[in-house]
Amino acid sequence: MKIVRVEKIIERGPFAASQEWKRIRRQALAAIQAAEWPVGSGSFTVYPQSGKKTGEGNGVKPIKDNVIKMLTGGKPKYGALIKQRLNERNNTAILDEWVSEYPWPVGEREKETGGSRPGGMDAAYVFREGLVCFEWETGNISSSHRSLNKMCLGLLKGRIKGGMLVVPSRELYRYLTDRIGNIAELEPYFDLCRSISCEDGVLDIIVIEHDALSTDVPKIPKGTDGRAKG
Amino acid sequence: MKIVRVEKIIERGPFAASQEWKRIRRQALAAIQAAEWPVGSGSFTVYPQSGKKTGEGNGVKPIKDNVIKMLTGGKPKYGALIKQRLNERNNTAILDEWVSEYPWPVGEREKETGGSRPGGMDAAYVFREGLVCFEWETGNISSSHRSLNKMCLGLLKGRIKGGMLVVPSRELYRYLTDRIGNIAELEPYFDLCRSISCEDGVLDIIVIEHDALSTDVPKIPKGTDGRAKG
DNA sequence: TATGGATCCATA
DNA sequence: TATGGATCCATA
Repeated sequence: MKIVRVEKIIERGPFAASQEWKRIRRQALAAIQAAEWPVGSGSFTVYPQSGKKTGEGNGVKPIKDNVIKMLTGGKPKYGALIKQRLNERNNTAILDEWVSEYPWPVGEREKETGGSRPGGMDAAYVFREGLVCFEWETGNISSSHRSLNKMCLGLLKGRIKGGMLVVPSRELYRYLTDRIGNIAELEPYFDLCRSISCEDGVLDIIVIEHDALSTDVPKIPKGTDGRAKG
Repeated sequence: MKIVRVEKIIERGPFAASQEWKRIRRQALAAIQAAEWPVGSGSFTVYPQSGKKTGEGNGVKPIKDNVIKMLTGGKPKYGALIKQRLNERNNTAILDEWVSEYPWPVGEREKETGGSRPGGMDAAYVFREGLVCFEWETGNISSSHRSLNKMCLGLLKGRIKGGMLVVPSRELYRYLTDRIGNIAELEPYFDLCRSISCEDGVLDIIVIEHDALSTDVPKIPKGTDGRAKG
């Protein structure tokens, strides 16, 4: 898969200048670039049919799953990983590594019940100084706003050191489910993100695109969510 | 309809202290409080069925339409209004009044085609010093994030003087379409809004709730009623 | 085509 | 129940 643009919305302070961040970003970009369709083909080829009508075009879910797997080395999700390490050798520290479904340290309400915190970052890099959050945005464009807000809030409150949001280019968007997050519609809000008070942190928007178009590949399957009849 | 809370997220500078703003807010709150279900009943009564499953509970669209009509006095939408006044007496000024579907002065991309700017504020109060934007949020909670971002961007860029966002309480949310915008899920982000750089402007979140529950009233129709996909 | 929805899904 | 998502809709 092609990365057509990396928009560095926020790049401030020591962390932005650190080798650690450069390495984390390099790892993330590499995992994205390794994404394939069809899986195993060595390239990302999309069936060129508009995704705006029922059952037509390409779904979005399968694209993401393999990238997260690539990034985390196929490890269990955060919750399961914690348990596994406790069992194995009484060493629960998750450090200097990527993990999926890391619980968000901001943006959730306090539960009266003290309940769990469902949902998490698609992936996070955990290191001594903090967290870098990685979100592969495959929801509605409005969902990308929430994602961006979460990262900005995390930076504002100092709960994360960095955020990376992956969104389709407007070209790729054409072939995916209608109203998926895309760079064109997010761009006007970059100034809003830039205006937040944060002296040490980074925020990248990473724009992805297919390598090629071909009617010889299968369409990426859609699910039965939303208004789909299934 | 009950207003259970008015959260004054941003209240800064001369405009926040002005009589004009107080009057504008009073008008908006009055229009909201006048909302009825069933229409004409003098109260807002909801059929107490969870809206989380297909075809069950209450839709959200009809609630909003009457409030906007109340606020704008049933005038045509912005585009049609401009044309009407041109025809009538060559006086196109829209001033010191509420109008629906006012085009957003931020957040849209420049169209290469110079094309139109579809979509608009649900309503806007237009006055000499600027605009107050009124959004009655009935979309997905993620859509509320976009709405909030739009208002914050408008305030940041000085394109609007005020924003008002209407959202259901968590109590009312239970009976509406699944995942509708609601106060509980927006609240953690208030700090983010507060942090924007704006020296003269206001931002209110208005929380609404039904007056009563009763199985004697019809459910508020969902959008797929009478459609092929319903 | 472009934009703001409106609705239901999957999973913890 | 709670949350992030995925899918199609209505209208300009």
